[in-house]
Amino acid sequence: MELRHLRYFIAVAEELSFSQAAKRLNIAQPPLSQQIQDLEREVGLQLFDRSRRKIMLTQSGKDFMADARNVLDSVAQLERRTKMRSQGHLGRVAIGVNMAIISPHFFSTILRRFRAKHPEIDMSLSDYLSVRQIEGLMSGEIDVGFLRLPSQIPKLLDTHLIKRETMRMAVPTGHPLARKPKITWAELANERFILITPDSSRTFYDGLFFKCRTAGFEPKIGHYTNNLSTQLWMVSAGLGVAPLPTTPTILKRSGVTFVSLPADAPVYETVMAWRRDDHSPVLQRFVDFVRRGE
Amino acid sequence: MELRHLRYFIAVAEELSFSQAAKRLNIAQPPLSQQIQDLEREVGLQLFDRSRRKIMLTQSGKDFMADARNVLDSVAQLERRTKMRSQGHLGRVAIGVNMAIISPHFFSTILRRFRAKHPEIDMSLSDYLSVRQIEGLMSGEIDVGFLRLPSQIPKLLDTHLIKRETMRMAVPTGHPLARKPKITWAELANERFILITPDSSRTFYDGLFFKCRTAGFEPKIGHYTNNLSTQLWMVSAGLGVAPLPTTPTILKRSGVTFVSLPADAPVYETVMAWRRDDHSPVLQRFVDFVRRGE
DNA sequence: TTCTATCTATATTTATTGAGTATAACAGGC
DNA sequence: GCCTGTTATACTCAATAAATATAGATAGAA
Repeated sequence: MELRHLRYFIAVAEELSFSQAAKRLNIAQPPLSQQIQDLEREVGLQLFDRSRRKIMLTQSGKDFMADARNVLDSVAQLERRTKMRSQGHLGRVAIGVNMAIISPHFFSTILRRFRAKHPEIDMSLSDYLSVRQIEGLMSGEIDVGFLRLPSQIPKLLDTHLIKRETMRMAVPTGHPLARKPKITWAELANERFILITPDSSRTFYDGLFFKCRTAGFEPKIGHYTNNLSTQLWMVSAGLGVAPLPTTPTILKRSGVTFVSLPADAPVYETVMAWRRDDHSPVLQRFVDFVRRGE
Repeated sequence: MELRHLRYFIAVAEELSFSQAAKRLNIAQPPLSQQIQDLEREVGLQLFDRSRRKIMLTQSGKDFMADARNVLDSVAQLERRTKMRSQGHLGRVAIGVNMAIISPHFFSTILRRFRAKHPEIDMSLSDYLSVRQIEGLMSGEIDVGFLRLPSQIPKLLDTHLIKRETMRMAVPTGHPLARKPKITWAELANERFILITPDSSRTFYDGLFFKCRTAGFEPKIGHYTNNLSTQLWMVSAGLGVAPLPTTPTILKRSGVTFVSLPADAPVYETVMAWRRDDHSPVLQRFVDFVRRGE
């Protein structure tokens, strides 16, 4: 049994005429009679009473029609929902976000506005580190991620720039370097670095270390910590200097001064990333939405 | 879109392999790939992620699968119910019955037992006069009727004999005829007949009138009434004689005596009747059930 | 009744398309 | 690198849905 049989049957049952139904279906009458006969043979029921001029549904036919309508209704629903999905109006998008990097205000605004525009799209949210997000994107665990770009990004990912930052150095306010508006790499040779634990943002420091070595010295690690607040506290206590991206500058701390690095300081890009080969219409909607800055 | 597309899709989605699914479907792999591609093109969604060795469902694919399953479930239900209908285990039978003729005990026993054996079959019941039932059978209003056979029955009907009765005459107990065990037609020449209103059972008297005229007299109508009880009461009151089929004899009445008519008295057959060309499996079940006297 | 108009069924042909065969392209394991 | 297992592509074949022509049947009109 195929949907064709049911569609044809319903047409005949509604028109109560093979020839009229054939017109409605844009086919000739003989194949329609054939298909209905095939259907009757297959289900083992006489669906129409053709004994008189005007054909009629048998009781079996009436009963069958109710069930057949039920099938066609579920097909109609499938088609409706499928169409919405293909246009990205219905579906689900799994979003990864590194909350340490993305401004909560910026992000919650996106979510709120997108939800308002596409109430039929479910959004799931996961707070992941940037590298973890890239794994998640590749494995399909998330559809789109907000993350800081590591040195090398898989070619399979497409990105949209959210924010571009250069590295600055947080130094204790009383420190000699704090007085200079701009410092050179060589001036950092004797400083101890206070860093965020390497497993969480290893790539962030790669560029810095490279510059230090190019300037002729091996960077000295003072301490590791696992969050920004502690890091700045340690700087203010004079335990060392901390390399930071531009943005956290807003977190003014007494006892901490931010100084600029040379022009060739590493640049860090916060991006929205997604799999280039993921053509999910819902994802496209979401990506376009963020890109256009709605 | 046809059911084939959905069946193929579900197979691939469950096996997560085109080649395995093709085996399960007993077709070759290339046409399966083709059909899935056709489906993806038609719905405008990429349903599978074929980028790696092991194919995966996309999110759209997972969502689509839920709706597709829904369709196939409703098809399965259609097929299940259709099969039951074709075997006469599910459906509906509209029964007509002339309660003035059929013994309530006999009839209710049939209904009760049939319901017990086929709980999925709905029975609708209508109390109709015999001629009305024949109209109902021809128009499809009822599927089967329990009725008294009129002189001529449409050739389109098939029947099963329930009861065979000859005509008797109810006479007042004090009447001269009441003393005879058997009377002749001529002896009725001066009697007045008390009859049931003609529109309800005209045919019942046709045979009697014919015999009277053959015996050389025109039957005299005394009164009309519309039910058996009144008819018998009028006989006991001496207002006339009443022709009745054998069965109501059980209704013993004081003042009424039943006397036999000549051997050529009209015979009346109470039958179950149905349209010969009605092949409804449910009707067949019902007819067979009654025929076998279950 | 017989004729006619209209409808469905049957017979046969045509066209579509689903399925099969052969093979290429590709990914992953060795 | 090669080998294996998998999917996609190209092409052919076969099944079948649809079209055409026509016969059969039925109800209404003459």
